Amino acid sequence: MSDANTVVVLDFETTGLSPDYGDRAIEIGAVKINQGVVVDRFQGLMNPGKPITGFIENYTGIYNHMLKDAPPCAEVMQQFSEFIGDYNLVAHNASFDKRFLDAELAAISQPYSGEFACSMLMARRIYQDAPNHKLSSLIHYRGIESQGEFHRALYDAEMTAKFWLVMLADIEQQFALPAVPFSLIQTLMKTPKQKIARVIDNQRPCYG
DNA sequence: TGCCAGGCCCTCTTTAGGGCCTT
Repeated sequence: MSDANTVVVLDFETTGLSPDYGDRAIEIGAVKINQGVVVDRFQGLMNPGKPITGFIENYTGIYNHMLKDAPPCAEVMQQFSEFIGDYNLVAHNASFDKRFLDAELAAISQPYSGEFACSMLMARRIYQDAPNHKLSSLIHYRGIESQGEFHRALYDAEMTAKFWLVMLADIEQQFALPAVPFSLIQTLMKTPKQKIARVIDNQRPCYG
């Protein structure tokens, strides 16, 4: 069921960068957040039907022997489709994860209706002084505790979720907002950096 | 087998090019 107060933060590990060139998902990790609290988690390795490269093994810590007996992408993605339902979605560099979500769900003819928000596009606007906008760098920049073991799907989804909540809290504090609705996030993602403050001011509810 | 992308955003821009970010 759709719920404006719930988002699913997700992260894919994949065989490469482009589903249009045959790359497939090998792991999906996600956390469901309701009103700032993690209420559910999803993690699944999946067999992409072909060996992964040594680069991907080293990058993710996921090895071919781990995928050999994993269920196929269709089975895991069917379960994940039920997990995300119609909830809105968040990912770091969401254009990447959206391409794989679209491709894997299209392969099993499963639509979804949630809207994507991108923590990277938001961070580029809110944290303009950060050294860069990689997920690991932003976690360090905002002083969020981590084990430094990035590049597994559920871990990255957990860290993205923590960062997302910190960023929303920072926006609320910086701009004196009682809350940051998803609709405002979508507007801000398309707003030039220089106009962020003005747009938020215009969205602030009137009191009295 | 081995090959590979795409959207955002800045600037030495807009009739373009290149860095960032994701695996």
